Amino acid sequence: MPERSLRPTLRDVAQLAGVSVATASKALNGRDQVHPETRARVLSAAERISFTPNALARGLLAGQTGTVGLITGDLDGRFSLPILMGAEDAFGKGKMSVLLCDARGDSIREQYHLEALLGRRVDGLIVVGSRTDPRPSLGRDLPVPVVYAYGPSTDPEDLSLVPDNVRGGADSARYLIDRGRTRIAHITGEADYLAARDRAAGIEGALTEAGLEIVGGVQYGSWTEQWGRTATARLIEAHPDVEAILCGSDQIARGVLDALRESSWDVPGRVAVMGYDNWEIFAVGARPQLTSVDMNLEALGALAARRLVEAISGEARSGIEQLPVRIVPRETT
Amino acid sequence: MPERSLRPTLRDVAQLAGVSVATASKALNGRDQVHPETRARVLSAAERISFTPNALARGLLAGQTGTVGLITGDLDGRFSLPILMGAEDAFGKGKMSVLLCDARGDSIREQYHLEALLGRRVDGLIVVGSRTDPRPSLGRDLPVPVVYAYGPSTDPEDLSLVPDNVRGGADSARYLIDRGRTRIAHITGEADYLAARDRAAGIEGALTEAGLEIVGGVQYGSWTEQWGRTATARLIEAHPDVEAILCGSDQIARGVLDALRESSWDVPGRVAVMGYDNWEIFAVGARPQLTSVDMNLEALGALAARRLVEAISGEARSGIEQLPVRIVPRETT
DNA sequence: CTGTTAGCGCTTTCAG
DNA sequence: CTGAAAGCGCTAACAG
Repeated sequence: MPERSLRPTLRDVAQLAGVSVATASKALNGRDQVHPETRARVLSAAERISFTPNALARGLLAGQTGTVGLITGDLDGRFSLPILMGAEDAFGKGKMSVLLCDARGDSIREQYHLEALLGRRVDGLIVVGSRTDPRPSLGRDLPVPVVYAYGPSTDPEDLSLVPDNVRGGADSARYLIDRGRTRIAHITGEADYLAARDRAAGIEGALTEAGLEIVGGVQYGSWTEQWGRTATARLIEAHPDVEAILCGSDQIARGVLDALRESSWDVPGRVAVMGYDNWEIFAVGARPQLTSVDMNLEALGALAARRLVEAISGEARSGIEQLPVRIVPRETT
Repeated sequence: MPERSLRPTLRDVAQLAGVSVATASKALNGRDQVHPETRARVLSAAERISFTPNALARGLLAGQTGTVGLITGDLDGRFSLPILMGAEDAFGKGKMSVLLCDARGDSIREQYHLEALLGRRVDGLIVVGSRTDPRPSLGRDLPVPVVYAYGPSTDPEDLSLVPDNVRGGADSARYLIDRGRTRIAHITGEADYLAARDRAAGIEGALTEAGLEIVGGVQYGSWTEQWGRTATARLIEAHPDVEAILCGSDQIARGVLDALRESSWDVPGRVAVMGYDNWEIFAVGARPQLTSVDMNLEALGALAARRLVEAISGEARSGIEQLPVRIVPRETT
């Protein structure tokens, strides 16, 4: 009994069941044209030696590996993770496995990982960006389909999925207007982030539509609590009549709330506050709990997975899909 | 010219270079015994058709796939991610790829993913827990080595890597004592978390050693800002002479700071505060910035990767390795 | 219904 | 130095 390898192979199963490898294969894969009794024998043999089919061998033959590569720019970013989870989840159900790579925002490393993934014959790729600013395409001549999530590709031939931040901004503004606030300010992060500009544009649009304008203008700064505090102190000094503050992120909003409490401004009585990102721990830990805009990133990740599976089976799409965001009301509005 | 498949194979390269597959293989893999000129020809041919060797075929032959599985309990947890990053990074350099699965803390799903990974013939597994409480082993009879990270296995035959929370607690207490604080309180999370109990034990030990005791006793509660606020209000009411508050997490610490500011207690003048986890965004966003204990989770992940590679190459280890944590001083102490 | 045969793409003896 | 041959573990025609 020459134990060629430690792991049992189909041949071992076949031998044990007293059939040929081919029959064993058919039996295990539920092909009809196998005598029930034979199948039972094979199945029990497989069970007995705890046989696990070698997906590699299968993939070699089939030309499909049932794995996809996921290249992310910054794992530690708040955005990659939910997308990753959504994708992992969506794939998981369909028995696809995810090979994960973190390129650390470095295009050399990205290229390197790309090669590794291609070498492992992934059936497709998801590229997750860390910001919504367009990023260079991985290229058109890849042997497998690619879906860009969160950070779109600059190439319109690629398929990209991004949250609709313009509408997110507009919705949040309208949400406040509907609740009777008219003097609305906007404190946000670095202006060189498309996300910041998009949200600001959305807000501006909605306000204009209602015949209003942003109190004090869009205040770009940084995505930090500190900036939220600083900007707020300045804002309430210059515009004591402000009724609502839309923030570019939950972090900023925390700073805003902090500064407001410091100055004993009642939230939401005197001024309403909204965050963005709906980062639970931040939003729920806030006092009062923070109303925020959720970009539905898990859904985005799940959709990316679905789109990729579609693409793998031949349904090509391209362009940028803007995905809806949603407002999560809490106590600050 | 029958294009069997879309992806170029070694045969295509060989054909183009006018050599046999065997020679092409040798040339590409840097085997000696290939004429330099031949090798050059092969290399350029490979380049020309952008040939990527099929890792599956190679793995099938070699019995090693160069992939490892990483099963996590809760991806969204604060702890899995740095570990994942550390591991990914450590593997990345060694050309191993990581297959990621999130079992969502569900053992059925874990089993399912385990089979999928085994089927893909991963060379090893890392299991990342979401808490430091021991968890059931994946089993002893797995065909590949396993390393448990953060959440140790209950089986001492397994190798587990965990942060040394007892020492973390002790170090933080000593850190304060060294700075002249003697009346030290401890507000932490749920008592059913081993992490909470370990840290408390460490603190208690260090204080006892110094002839001190925890002001008001260990205050277990929940891992939330809210609890930090509540507990603090209570604490400073009952023990107005308290000089330092050790917190079970940065989140709790944020609540503590909040409550302290509310009562106009100066930090660190009147009372020092320390967090745990060193969750940057929380710690740095705090006012004043929060001194915290960092569990070095990335290093833990990287070590897990190294240990796994060792185990794959035959160096077996077992038991629980306690990894050092470190204090990150900021403004609250 | 079952077994034989022929590979998937690659590496590795082992003769030339 | 080079190439022919023999598989790694599995599936998919075909014949029996």
